[in-house]
Amino acid sequence: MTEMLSSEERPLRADARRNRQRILESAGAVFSESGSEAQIDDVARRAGVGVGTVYRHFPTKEALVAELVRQKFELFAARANEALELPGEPFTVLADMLRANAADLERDVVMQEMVAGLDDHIWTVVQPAQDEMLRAIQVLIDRAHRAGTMRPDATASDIGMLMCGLCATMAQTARDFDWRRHLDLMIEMLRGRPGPAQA
Amino acid sequence: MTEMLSSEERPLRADARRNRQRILESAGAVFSESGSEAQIDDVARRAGVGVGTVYRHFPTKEALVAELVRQKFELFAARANEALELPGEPFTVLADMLRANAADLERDVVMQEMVAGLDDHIWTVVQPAQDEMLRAIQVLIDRAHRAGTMRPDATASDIGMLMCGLCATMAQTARDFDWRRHLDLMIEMLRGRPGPAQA
DNA sequence: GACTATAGTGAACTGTGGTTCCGGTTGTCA
DNA sequence: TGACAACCGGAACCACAGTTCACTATAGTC
Repeated sequence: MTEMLSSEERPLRADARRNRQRILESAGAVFSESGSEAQIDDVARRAGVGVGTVYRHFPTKEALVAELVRQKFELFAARANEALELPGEPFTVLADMLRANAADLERDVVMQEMVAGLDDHIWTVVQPAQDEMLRAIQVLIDRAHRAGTMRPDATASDIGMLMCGLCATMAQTARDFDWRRHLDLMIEMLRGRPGPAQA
Repeated sequence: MTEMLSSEERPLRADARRNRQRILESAGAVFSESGSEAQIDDVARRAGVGVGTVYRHFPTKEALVAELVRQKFELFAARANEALELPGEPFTVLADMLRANAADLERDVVMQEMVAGLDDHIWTVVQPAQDEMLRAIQVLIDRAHRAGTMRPDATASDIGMLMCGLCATMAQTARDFDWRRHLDLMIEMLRGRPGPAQA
């Protein structure tokens, strides 16, 4: 009855573990460069394995993408939790984090696509990580509100929509949007009081 | 040499003109409901014509979508030009226009997709109409800036990115974003001075 | 070293949906 | 009304990309 172990318990064979890792790395590179239009064959070729091997580890292309997105959201969640320990003024800490996330997002096309337009199926996989991130962000926002350094009518949901919009803007190759300046403006607008430059 | 007329000069036969109109109407309905994932067959069926007829009028699916998007942008441009004649305070006029556009966008899935992530080819078709819209918006913004009712560091490009983000948010079925509240907040933040509610 | 469960391979398969094309139809004009 | 060009219909075509599977290779184990 030792085979009663659920699928994730059974240790992978050494080569399988190695390949799974390679596939994830290649997929990360390929999808972040070309977005979800990249093909499984590209991922397999780059990883130096056959397509069948990719499918041994991930049942569908969608599942592979979902895993990548989940990992990235976990990174964001970790970053948000670290931010909670940082000493600085809470709104500044939040703003810095937003900028750091944006810098990551800038070179990850598939994340731009997914954050801008996450479909239902991937969403279920990613939700836990995103929830954790939002929880930490909420704490930061509460602190900033209490400190009076952030508009009281801005919520965590607004931050989410902001990032959603930012990703859509980044993904725009056709129009020459300067999302960096836009993000700065957004952050400025979220501040409790406009700066002295207000003519 | 009368056939030297360029393709758009030659008057269409009555039935062709009728069908072209029907196709545009059906496509408008189908694509605004289902987005660009809707199929040509659906458009044809709804229009009561064969697929071949659709392809007689529009060389590719992309061209058909582009024409629909172009028409909508022309509507927006017209709306922006009308706004220039309106009597009220310029920032309020601008804000009202944004809300009106958003209301349109809300029930047009393909427009959400396109504004959020416009690909290069469709862009070339739509650009003139969008440029005209932006020109009018720029005038409104200038007036509002002069009146001091709008943040001086906000530009027409920010309005574009704002709408881009708003569309991305609307297109999100997985997450329960309240884009209406978000738009209100954005408008509030774009105002020259925060309201008296600023605790 | 031999045995076997696990893993890898990639050519072939498949479903989907845009596009074509030709036989039949219809508006237009003399 | 006859002739012809323009137009319509929709079955068939085709390309593409995700997925499968029969066969081979290999890691782990006795």
